Amino acid sequence: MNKYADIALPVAVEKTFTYLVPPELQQSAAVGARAIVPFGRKFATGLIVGLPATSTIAGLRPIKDIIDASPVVSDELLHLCNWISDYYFAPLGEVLKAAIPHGFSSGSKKVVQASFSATDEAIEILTKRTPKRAKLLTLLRKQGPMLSTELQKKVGLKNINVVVNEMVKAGYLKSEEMIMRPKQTAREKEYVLLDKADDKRLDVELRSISPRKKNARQLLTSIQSYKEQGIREIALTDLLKNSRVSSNSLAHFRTSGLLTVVRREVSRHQEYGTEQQTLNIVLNAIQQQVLRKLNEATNSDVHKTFLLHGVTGSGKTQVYIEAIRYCLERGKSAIVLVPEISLTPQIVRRFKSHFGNMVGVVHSRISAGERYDVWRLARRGDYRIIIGPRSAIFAPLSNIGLIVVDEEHEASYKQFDSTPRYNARDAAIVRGKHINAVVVLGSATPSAESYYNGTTGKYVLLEMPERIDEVRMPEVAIVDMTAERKREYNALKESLPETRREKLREYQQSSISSCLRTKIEERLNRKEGIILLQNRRGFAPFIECVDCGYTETCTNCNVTLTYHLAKKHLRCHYCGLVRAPHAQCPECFGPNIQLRGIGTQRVETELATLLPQARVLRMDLDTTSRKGAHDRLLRKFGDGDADILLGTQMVGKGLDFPRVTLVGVVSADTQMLLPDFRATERTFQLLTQVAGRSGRSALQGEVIIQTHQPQHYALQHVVDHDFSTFIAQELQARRELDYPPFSRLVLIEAKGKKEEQVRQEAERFTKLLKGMNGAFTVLGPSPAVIGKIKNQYRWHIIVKNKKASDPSGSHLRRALRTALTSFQHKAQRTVRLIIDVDPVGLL
DNA sequence: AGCACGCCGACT
DNA sequence: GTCGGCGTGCTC
Repeated sequence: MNKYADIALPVAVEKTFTYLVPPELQQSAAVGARAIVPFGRKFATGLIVGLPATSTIAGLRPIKDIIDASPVVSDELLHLCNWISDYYFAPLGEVLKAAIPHGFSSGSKKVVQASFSATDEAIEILTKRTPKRAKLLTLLRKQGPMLSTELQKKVGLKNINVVVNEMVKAGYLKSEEMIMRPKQTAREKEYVLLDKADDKRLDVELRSISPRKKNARQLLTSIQSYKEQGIREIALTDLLKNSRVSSNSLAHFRTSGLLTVVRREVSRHQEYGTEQQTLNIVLNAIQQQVLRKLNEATNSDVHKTFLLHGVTGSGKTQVYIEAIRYCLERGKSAIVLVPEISLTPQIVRRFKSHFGNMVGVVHSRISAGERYDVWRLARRGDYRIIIGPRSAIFAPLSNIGLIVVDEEHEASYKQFDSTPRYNARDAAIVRGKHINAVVVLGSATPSAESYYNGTTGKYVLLEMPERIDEVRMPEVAIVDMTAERKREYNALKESLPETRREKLREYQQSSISSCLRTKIEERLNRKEGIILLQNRRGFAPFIECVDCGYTETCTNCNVTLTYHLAKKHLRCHYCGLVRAPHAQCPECFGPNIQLRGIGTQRVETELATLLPQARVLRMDLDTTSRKGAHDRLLRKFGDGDADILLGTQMVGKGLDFPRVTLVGVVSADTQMLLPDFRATERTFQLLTQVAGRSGRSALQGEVIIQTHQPQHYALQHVVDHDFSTFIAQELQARRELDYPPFSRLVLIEAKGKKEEQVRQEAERFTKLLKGMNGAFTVLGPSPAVIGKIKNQYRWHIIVKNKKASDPSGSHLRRALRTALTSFQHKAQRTVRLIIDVDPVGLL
């Protein structure tokens, strides 16, 4: 029996804490079980990650309680979390917190109550000097014990704990840490077992029943009819609802033994329904060839990573489904990672129709209870397939045979805004390696990194170059908006009389070219579907004074404010600041303030004037924030209740609407011009993906891309559907500049409220790193492209090292760790350092 | 990350 | 005195 336990706690400290295991808990103490421990002045929940026999640390405190009867994190999952912790510079406790839904949420809260010495006289005395303390005492005496946070709100004190602690010392109050445990109970439901209800008895009962007992009669009749339909059990609530009786009518039959009712745990999981049309799909020759390769690997029980490069509409999903089926037949389970944005009910339905209730689905919109249920059922083995975004890589399945990462190039696999800053795609490969599982990365537009790995033999490259059912690739054409602009401008100039020529100053190009407009009209007449992409929400992304060039910017962030039409206000897309636009320029007091640039709302209004007959659905963050809105919009469009689906990048992901024959890209330039080495790749990917939405049936699809850079190679290769030439050019550029996949990047961000301090600390860390003379390059420090977000100044340091000289990156990580340790000796806490390994953007 | 402690300045 | 606002050290 071990007397000690190492526990990972969800705090920003890179170490575990050792505790004593009291005798009564020694039976249940196990690696992978959660424990409640005293931590500082509070209680916290952590995970037992080791049970050492000895310890040299003095003054150890005992574990308070152990939550789980058996481990909730397997050794294998712990192994993965340890890798993430090490590779991405995240404390193990924080990684585990991301891995276990609400697993560490139970901590403790301070409960305060008045003590006996809080007499009327005492309050009387306090009232004179400190009315707030008197109010606090009166409140507690009247309402009894309460949480200190609650007290803080009611009394209106800023730092309640300081005050409470002083009053405890003075003897007026008593305070105690109370352990809060979240309700993680499974939901139960009652079922009536119909096949246990004897037919003869039912019949007898029904005939002998008094005719006045209408409800009872009604109930028995519906039970009979259910039985005739071959239904063997029914949820009690459903039975009552369908036969329109109350539970009173049922009670009698329950006690008489005619009806058997059992309580059973149910999942809170929502229904998705099924779709039949994909059930009998037969794979074509290419698909079968790919499937065979995957199945061979599954059979061999040796880890292998495949890169499945299949053009849009080549039937990748069906290959995943068949590969999973093979896995299940061999008693294994599978994880399917999908970008959040393409985890549509459409795709879930598809998996559900094939695998029924063996599939558990997680996504960001499900409730805490549902999330817990999915996790619990996966752990219990009821679910054999988990489908979900990023965090689903932590699914507690056992005996995993296959991990699918769909749309592997998607940036959303990388968590960029909070620790652990991990990439689920890369974590998937690592998990696969640990457990000898097959990993499939699938995409129509693989990332440069993965494609490079596919060509060098690190991954096995599988190609599906053709669409299924001989559907042709859409025809893609580019519209040069600069030429279009000239034409429009000249036409306007001609039409205006000499005296009104000054009006030209306010000329703003229409977001829709005459070419695109004609094509849209064609489709409207033919009643075919249209998708329009404009990857910017709001009406106008910036507001400018025509006379002096002043632009409206956010006071908290270094970005321009976007004008939103519905609320007629300006909004910051980084911090959420909302304010009214100026009526005149605050700098030069000129009246000519103009809404510049194109957002989805502007396209929507332009469409309304240009083509009033068209029914337009706008789909962006602003129209899909409500639960179920996303699905509703898509369904409406799919049913043909709208002609045009207009939206941001979310219209480009994984949608499959056979009636769409035209895709229009309003402006291809929004992403391409960003100062980020992946900007070109992103543009190519987004355009190829959205182009693939066009012509997914016998109808020939067409794509119109509007741009000011018609010659750009990213666009040219979207036109000729030539991924390999594009990626060759892109890789060449990356090689010349030593960017991934030829190097590894670590982005270090210094962040804080005081600009000067941030700069100084960034410089101090840079010097430290440079002084190490490691086999890596240190770039910077320099102010981030967006120099301030939410009133926090940002400086960046980029560390680059060639993969050839340090393939695993362990050298670089060791160096960084050393630098970090010596840096933190005299670090100011007012400036935070954020380490982002393999960053997904450098803004 | 919380949380306490200590120091300073504003207020009364 | 009391409060609020920081900066800093510590948590087995």
